[in-house]
Amino acid sequence: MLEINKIRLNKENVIELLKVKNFKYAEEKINTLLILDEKKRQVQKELEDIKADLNIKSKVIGKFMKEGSKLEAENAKIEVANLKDSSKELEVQMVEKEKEIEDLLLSIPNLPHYSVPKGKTAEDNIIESNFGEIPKLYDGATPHWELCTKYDIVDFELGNKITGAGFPVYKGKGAKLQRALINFFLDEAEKNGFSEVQPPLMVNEASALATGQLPDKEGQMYSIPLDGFYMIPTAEVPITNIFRDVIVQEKDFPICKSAYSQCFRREAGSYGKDVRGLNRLHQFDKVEIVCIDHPEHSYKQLEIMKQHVESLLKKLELPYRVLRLCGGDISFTAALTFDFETYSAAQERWLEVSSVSNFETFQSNRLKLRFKNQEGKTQLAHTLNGSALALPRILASLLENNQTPEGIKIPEVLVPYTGFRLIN
RNA sequence: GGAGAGAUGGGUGAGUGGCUGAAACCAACAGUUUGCUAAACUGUCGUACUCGUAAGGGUACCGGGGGUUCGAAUCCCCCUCUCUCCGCCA
Repeated sequence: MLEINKIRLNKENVIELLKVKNFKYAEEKINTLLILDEKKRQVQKELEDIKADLNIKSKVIGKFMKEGSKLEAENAKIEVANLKDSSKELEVQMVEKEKEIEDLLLSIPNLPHYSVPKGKTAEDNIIESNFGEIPKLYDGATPHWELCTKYDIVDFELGNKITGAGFPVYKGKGAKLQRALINFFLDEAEKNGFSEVQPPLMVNEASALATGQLPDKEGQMYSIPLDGFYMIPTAEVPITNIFRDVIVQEKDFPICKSAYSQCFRREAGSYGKDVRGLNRLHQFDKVEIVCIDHPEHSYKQLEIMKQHVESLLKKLELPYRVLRLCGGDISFTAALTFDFETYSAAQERWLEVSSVSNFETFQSNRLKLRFKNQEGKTQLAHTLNGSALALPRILASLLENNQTPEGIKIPEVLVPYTGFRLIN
């Protein structure tokens, strides 16, 4: 959620930036917002003046009562009753205005960083860098879903039976490979200064609201209505909520956390080749990294997070590319996002395996995540997060790219974790 | 799941209707002094919104929401959470 004060001060600038995000009706919405804000403050002033008056008069009544001046007290009570009526009316107006303002604010996306390119779709994203060779596969090479069956390492049919589509069962070396990847990612994160947490996989409504899953993305989460909980779509939700309503110490910056969790997404509306095999699942594993930092250093931190993700992909020997997302493709909440895609050689397509973003104060405003700055004033901190990494598509790329007639080769860095070099 | 107790500022904790935005102590911060890795003393020390060029005002907040009252941290109702005991259980 954007800060209303900043919109008030930089109206034209805000409108321009919203246009980069292809936000429709930017001008109209901002204008409406500012008019509402102006009115709200008028009402607020009026209301608070009346309340101040009420507070004083109530104290006077108290004095009369003590002195035993019953008549004066009764008269004052009548006077106060009138004031109360008008304050009630204003109070209703006030609540209405605040609600309208909040609803409007919630519908406005984050402002893009100045470096975000203009553009409408994923086609307009900028390829920042390319790393690694695209492997040439042997003649009998097949997509990962066939490899999974061939070597009996991921069983989609069995998952269908137990739960439904998108809930595969990992078996044998497949299950071990999952465990290896998780441990590898966690160890690497720790080496790079991210301290590990193991958060709950369900969150309450307040948490889902604070990170923006609610109200608009409710349909993307699995929910447990009986208890009012939601299955997390990403560990970002519980980790970021560690810092909800918290004032952190400036000296603790940057605060860096990592967490492994399973993620649950309903993925309503997905279809076709996007959901084939491991490409898109309802339940999947991911190691997430989250950072909290000073506004002046957050972009430097974003760079550090990017490097961390790149180092993982390099160590796994996967060909990848880094995309700077354009205004049209960047998420509602992010100011700047880099996507990482690995090449999946049998499908002959790039798969998104990580997304690293700076949210600036967009999340922290809702979270009320602040720090005391050097003047001793509380100020919103910047939040950043990224996947490091999501497993299924990494697995897909590994299986496809490393297949040989003899079997699937395990990258060298993973061998200490798997205990085997070949799936055959 | 059953029975009981509780939730106050960074922490401990006082406060049962007006003098309480909240005592006291601790921690923290700033300063003074003493010549010694520290003590003593003095001062500062919640958050948000809002009015004002500023100085300085105002409003709200004592787990969350609602109610009673001229007036609520304090009384009533609902919810959440914590603790103790019992039951059940990985």
